[in-house]
Amino acid sequence: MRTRDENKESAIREKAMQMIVDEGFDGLSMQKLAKAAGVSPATIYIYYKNREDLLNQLFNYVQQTFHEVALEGFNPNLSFEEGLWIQWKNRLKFILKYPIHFQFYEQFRNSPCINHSDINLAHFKENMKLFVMNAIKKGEMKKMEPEIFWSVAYGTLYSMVKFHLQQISMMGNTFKLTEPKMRTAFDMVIKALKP
Amino acid sequence: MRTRDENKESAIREKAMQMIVDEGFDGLSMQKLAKAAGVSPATIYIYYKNREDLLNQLFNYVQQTFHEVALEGFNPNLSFEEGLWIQWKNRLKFILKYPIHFQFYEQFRNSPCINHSDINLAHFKENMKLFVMNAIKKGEMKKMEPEIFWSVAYGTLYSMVKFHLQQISMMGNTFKLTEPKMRTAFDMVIKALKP
DNA sequence: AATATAAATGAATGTTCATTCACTTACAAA
DNA sequence: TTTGTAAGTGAATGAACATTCATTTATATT
Repeated sequence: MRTRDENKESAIREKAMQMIVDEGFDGLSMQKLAKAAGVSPATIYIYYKNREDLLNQLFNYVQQTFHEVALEGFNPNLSFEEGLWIQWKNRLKFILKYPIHFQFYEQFRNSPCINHSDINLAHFKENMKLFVMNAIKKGEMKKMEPEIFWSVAYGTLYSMVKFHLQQISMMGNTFKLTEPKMRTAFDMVIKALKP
Repeated sequence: MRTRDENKESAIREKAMQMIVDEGFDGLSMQKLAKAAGVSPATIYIYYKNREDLLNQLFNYVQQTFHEVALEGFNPNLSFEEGLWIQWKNRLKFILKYPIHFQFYEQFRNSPCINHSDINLAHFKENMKLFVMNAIKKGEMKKMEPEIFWSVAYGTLYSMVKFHLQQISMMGNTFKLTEPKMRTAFDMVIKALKP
């Protein structure tokens, strides 16, 4: 039997995300995608059941790799400050390396009618739960609801990333997110979360 | 001459936002919108040049009202803590009153090919600039880049709002954003921003 | 070398899309 | 009451859409 062409699979995946980031969800048509990926429209349907399945699989793919990268070098017994900082750095690394993937991911998260599958995140969530519980027990962090923790700990980071990627400026000159700037914001976040 | 039917105009506006929030940008078709608004497709083109113009006008409309509400009872000479708290409360009030508008706005902001018109925000930005400058001068806030300030001050709030609206739960039980919870997070943010 | 099989194709299908246009309707001004 | 004009219409148009299918192609196994 004929073998699958891995290049075709990744071409479809990458071009699809590129198109969505460039033109939005309504900018992605199967025929334009096929042309961009150098493939017949029918070939896409070998890899994906239909358009919706394509989008969901892309989302799951990015979600999985993003959270894997976020946990590199991390374990829940690290000190609160060190553990959180590793995650900030890991996330930034991924975002700068795969800005298209991340922007697709964010656009997807802010859209409706979405299969918000959390299966892939079980391991990640388990780690975070332990990490936060430890931090509270050790007195490194105030006790609070997980959504509030998440919003303080990561809302700030994501907002800065959005400024960086979307080149939206607050006062005129564009904002470039560097590690020192990350550190400035991170120190504020740590201060906020301390008991 | 015949007079404009204000009801038609607002029906088109509200149904359009509803459809986008429910089904995403690709879920909005002019014919479906016309039917939902109880109007002929051609009527939409009296109010809006085309589909793109419709989306842009909706965005500008929401952006304008949102920022107007944000500034209610606010002036840049208020103390840093009081001024920021008023804005947090105003924003929450708007979001809870017009969740569809806000979700449309957020979906739009995270999508590309967008006319990010900032004209309406001149007054808002001027106010915020003064407010932040005063706060730094008075020693109520650390000196920092505006994007970092923005991310710490509002990134947290927006993240909590997203948990509330999208009913995405961190640990299983859904998160309901109330004023006491807002206050908890707000106090942390103020602590983070203090010199 | 022959064969079986899944990959890959391009053209075709029926549907839905944004937009237009010839026409009718309501109303303010005369 | 007549009239000018902008609001509002439903049907029509051609383009673009997602998906399918009969067919061809490449390769691993025999």
